[in-house]
Amino acid sequence: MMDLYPALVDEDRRLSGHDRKLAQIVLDDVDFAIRSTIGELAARAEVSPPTVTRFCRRIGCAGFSDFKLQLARMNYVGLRYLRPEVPTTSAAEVAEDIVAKAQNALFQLHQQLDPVVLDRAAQVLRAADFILAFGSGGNSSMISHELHNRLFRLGCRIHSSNDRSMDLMLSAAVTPGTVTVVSSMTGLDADLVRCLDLMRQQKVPTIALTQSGSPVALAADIPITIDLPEGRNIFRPTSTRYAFLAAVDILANLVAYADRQRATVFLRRIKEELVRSRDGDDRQLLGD
Amino acid sequence: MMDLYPALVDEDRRLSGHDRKLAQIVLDDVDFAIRSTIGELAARAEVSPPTVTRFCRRIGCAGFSDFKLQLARMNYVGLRYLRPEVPTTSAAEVAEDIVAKAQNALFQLHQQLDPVVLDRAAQVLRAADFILAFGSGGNSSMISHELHNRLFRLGCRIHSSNDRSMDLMLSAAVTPGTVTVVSSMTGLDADLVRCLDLMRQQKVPTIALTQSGSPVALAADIPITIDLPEGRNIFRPTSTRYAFLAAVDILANLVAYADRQRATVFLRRIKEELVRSRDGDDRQLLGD
DNA sequence: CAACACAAGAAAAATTATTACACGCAGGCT
DNA sequence: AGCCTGCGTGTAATAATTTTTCTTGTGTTG
Repeated sequence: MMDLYPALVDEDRRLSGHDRKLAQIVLDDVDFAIRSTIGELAARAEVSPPTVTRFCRRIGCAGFSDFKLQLARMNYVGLRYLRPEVPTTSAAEVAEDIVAKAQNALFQLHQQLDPVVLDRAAQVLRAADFILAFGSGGNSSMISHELHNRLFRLGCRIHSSNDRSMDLMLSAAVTPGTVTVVSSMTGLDADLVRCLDLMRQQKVPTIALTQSGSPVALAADIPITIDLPEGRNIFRPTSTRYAFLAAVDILANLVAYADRQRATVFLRRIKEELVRSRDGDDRQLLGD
Repeated sequence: MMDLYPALVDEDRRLSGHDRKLAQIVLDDVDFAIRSTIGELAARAEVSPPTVTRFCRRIGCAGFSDFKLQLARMNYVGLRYLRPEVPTTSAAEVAEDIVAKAQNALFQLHQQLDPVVLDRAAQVLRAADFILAFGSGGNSSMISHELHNRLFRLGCRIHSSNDRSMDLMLSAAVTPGTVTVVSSMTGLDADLVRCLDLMRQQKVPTIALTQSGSPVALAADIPITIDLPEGRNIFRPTSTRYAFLAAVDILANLVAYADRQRATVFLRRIKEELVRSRDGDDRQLLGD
């Protein structure tokens, strides 16, 4: 169930000769590729059918039918995004592109998540007396904010910080009973690694949302790893944020379910306060 | 495209006998249907292969292969969401549910967006001397933060505020050349409406990300409306956030494309600074 | 009760994909 | 240099899958 897209664009030039030609033809006209038989596709690429089968195998499919199936899947999600070189500029194109990439990021997140790890993280969070959430630099700071936003509602005592200097001081001052969650999309934040080391010295459990194998992931007790392909478009800061956000979402839900009663109490209280302070419409969201 | 689903659920009972049985089997296990051959599916339904072919034709496909293709497409986003809601508690279930809902929110956003409005909003933003971004209460505050995070990188002068009292003061003190973006998921925030009214008095253009027809939408010059069904699960603050986030994403991209050169300059500078301050790995994201 | 419409299966046919095998070519090794 | 080896390719044979054709059975209607 691998994603075809990276294999097709073949950034690292692993495909050769006819395979590259085939990939190009498929990318140029996905609908054709989906509808055609192996013979038709082979003819368009001026190769033999077996070459097409082999091509499908090389890019990770079981065969040509499987290839078409996967292509159909991918295509539905909005395959306009298979044209990286052609800069999309119209509003409709940009919208389609971003939505497709976001959905794709969520899809890949879902593939990568390990329920066991998530459960463990949720349990640790649930048991914490106090939670620290670290994340700096736009994207990860959004994540740590969001963790705060979600967990305080469940009755968790939590502080979120986006300030690397503060993070270090907070880490130096942690006390048992604390649990720390850090977020780093690259996993290369050296300060964050230092924080995690300090935590470990104090036996404070740490959860990291980050790339697998990265320094941050290695320094954390419970790494929740999310690996997504880098975007090449510098105007677009990757759709990784959607995946991270979903990870927080899932985590917060699991924490809520771990003690449903307690969570309900707090959520009700918050909701009542919101309804009171606004015009009494109780369809209100929990915090706009 | 998506009309396979209605045909399968067969609300108006147009299918009969074996066809209904086949539809049920397919809906029960879409993955099986996608993977299996016509023979296997026929066996599971205890019918003959030709019956399956005829079934596919009746519900609007060209044949069994086409049916599988369409099914694969549908299965990616649409169908999971349409399943009856069961209380989910296991980590895997929660993850699946949240991812599906988020993808669906993005899907619906995509359908609702009006490219013309987006373009107009982007142009107004691009022309602004100064941008104010308002949004309070967890979700919308994330959105206004994100607007800041995305637009300052493009060279926009922008301030984001999550403080209703400050919003009002800022609104009272706006000067021509300013453009304001507000976010409210419910659209019921009275203070925000007041802010928008103040802006209008000063002829400051206003853009609102909110529900259509809501007071906030009505008070804004350029309402970018996003209507998503309310979730009933109080533990889950709707997946609307993903949609709003994507809207910001799209908007920021359009602003960037409106003056690509300028945007590139700023993004490069930011990137260089990031690379310098870290370990020189230039695959770094733009702001973790 | 016959005539008809319809649905279903069996078997044959057609289509489509895969495998087996042989050839050719480039790069490395003796 | 000459030879082996590995890789990619096409042809032809094979296998698989799907569709068509033909036949039978069932239920409805005049």
